[in-house]
Amino acid sequence: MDNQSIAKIFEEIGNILEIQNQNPFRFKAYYRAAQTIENLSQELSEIYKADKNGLTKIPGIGRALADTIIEILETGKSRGHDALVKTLPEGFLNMLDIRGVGPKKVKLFYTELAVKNIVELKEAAEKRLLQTLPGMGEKSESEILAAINEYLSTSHDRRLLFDAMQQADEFVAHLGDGGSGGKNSATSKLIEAIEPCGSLRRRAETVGDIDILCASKNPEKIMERYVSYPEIAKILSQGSTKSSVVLKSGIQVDLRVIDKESFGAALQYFTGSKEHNVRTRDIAKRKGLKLSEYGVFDNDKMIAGKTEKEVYNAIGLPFIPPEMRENRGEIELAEKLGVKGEKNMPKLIELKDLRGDLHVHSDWSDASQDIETVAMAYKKAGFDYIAMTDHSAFIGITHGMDENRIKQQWKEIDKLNKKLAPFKILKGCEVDIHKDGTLALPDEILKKLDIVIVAVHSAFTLPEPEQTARIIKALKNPYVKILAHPSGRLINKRPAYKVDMDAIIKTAVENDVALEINSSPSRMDLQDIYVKRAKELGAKFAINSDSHHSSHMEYLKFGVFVARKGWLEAKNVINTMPIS
DNA sequence: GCCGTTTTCGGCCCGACTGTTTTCAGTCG
Repeated sequence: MDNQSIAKIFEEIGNILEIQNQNPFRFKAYYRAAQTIENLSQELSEIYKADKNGLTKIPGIGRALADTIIEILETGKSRGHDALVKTLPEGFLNMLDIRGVGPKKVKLFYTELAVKNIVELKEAAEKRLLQTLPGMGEKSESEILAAINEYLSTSHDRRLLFDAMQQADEFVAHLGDGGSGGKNSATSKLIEAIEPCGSLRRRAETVGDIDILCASKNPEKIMERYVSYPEIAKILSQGSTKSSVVLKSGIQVDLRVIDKESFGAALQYFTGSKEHNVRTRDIAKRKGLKLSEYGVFDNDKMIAGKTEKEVYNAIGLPFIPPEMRENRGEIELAEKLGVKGEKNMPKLIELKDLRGDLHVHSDWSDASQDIETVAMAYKKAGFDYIAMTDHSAFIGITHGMDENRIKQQWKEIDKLNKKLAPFKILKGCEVDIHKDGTLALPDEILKKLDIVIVAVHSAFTLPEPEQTARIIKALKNPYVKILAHPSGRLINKRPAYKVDMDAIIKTAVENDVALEINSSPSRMDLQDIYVKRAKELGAKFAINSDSHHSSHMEYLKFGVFVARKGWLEAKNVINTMPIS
C-alpha cells in the first residue's frame, strides 16, 4: 500500500471521528498524520522495512498510529478504519467537499433528514427541507444548493502552478492599475505592497486557490476594486479586511488587506502551509509569545511583523524560504540552527545560477525550429551552452534520429559551434529505454555523444518490479549521463509509472547519473518530495526545459521552483557549472 | 492521539466572515 492510500485512510478516520464529535485533538492527530504521510519522500513500507521502530520517529506518528500503519502494510487494511466506515453510508464523506458544509452539518442532515450523499442533499435543498432545520435558514439552503451545483459542474483538479500564476498576475494587475491599464494612479497609490501568497508562493506544483495579500491604509477602497474585477463569477464573502470570490475560470481567489506594519506577519500567515503555521505558532506560544497575521506579540506588545525575517527571528528561527514551508523537516532544521545559524540554512538555487540547458529539441526530431534558431535564442538569453538532445528513432516518436542522421547532425553542430563560439552546443540524444531496459542506440554511438539522456516513452503500465528493473538497467550503461523525467507523470493527465523511486535514486547515485528535473509545467518531474530525498542520498540533478520551441526556455523557472522545494542549492545541479 | 530545556499529565494556533441568533456556532484558511 502506498503512502497516498494510507494518508487517505487516516483522513477518513479523522473525518468520521470529527462527525462523531469525538475529542478534537484526537481527530486532528489523524489529519496531521495524513498530511505528514502525504508529504513523505519515502514510502512508509520502506521506512518500516529498514527500521521496525522507524515509523514512530516520524513527527506526529506515535505508537497507536504506527501500529495502524503496520496493520495496513501487512494486511492491506485497518480494522478500526473498516469499522468506522461501516457506520456511514457510501458516498457520505463526499458531502464534506461541498463548500460551506462541514462535519456538524452533514451529521444534522443525516440524523434529521436521512440525507446520505451529495445527490440526496441536493434533492433535500430543492425541496426546501434544509431550511427547516435548527441553525439553518433560506440563505444557507440556497448557498448550499449553489455550492452543490458548482461542485457537480466543475472539475476538481487543482490548477497547474503555471496557470494559477498567470491568473494571479492578471488579478494583481487589475488591482494595481484600477483596471485602467496603468493610467489610474489614484488606485495604485492605495496599494503599498501586494503579493500572491499561499501554495502559489510556496511554488507547489498545483494550486487549489489563489491567495493575494495587499497592504493598504484604505481596505474598503481595495475591496471595492477587488469585487469589480470583470472575471468574477461569484462573491463568496466580503468583509472589511478579507474577501473571497470565484472566477469564471472556476478558481477561488481570497484577498486579505492588512496594515503595512503587519505585512511580514501576514505574508507568513497567508503563505502557509497550514501545518507550517500551526508549528510556528506553537513555537511562539512555548516561548510565551503569540504569533498571528498581525505580528509577534509579547503580551500586548508587538515585537515583530513588518518583514517575514523579523517574524521568524522573533520566535527564535532563521528565515525559512517560502518553498520550504511544507512541514517537511524545515522546522526541525530551523530550530536546530536558531537565528544565529541563519547562514547555514540551505542557500536555495536561483534561476540565474543556470548556465545551460541539457535537454533541448530541434526540427531534427519533433520540434519546429532548426538548431541555429534555438541556439541563438539561448545565447541571446545569456546562457553559455545547450545540449541538443533530439529523440532517438523509436516507435511513437516523431522523426526520431537513427545512427546516420545523428552523425549528420554532428556535422551541423560542429559548424554552428564555430559560428556561435564561445557559446557551445553539446552533442546529445534523448535515447529511449526499451521495455527490457536496453537502449535504442548502440554503445558505439553513445560513447561519442557529450550528453546521453535516457527516457521512458513506452510501456508505462509495467508492474513495479519490471519498470524499476528496466530503468535501473538503463542507468547502469556507462555512457548515460541523465535520466529524463524520472516518474513520467503528466499532472492531472497521466499518473507516474510505478517504480521503486528509492532504488532508482540509489542506482543513479552509484552510477553518477544525474536526475532530471523536467521544467515543463505539466511535468515538474522529478517531483519535489523525491528531489529532497535524492539530495539526501547524494544525487546530482539537471534542471532542463525539454524545450520543443525556444520560447520554452521560460519553463526553466518552474524547474527551479521544484529544485527549491527539494531544498537544492546550485552546487547540486550540474547545469549551474561551466562547460569544460 | 501526540508530545515534553515549563509537563509522562495536561496541554494541544489564531482569526475572519456568515447566517441565524440575541451572543454564537460553524466553516474556512
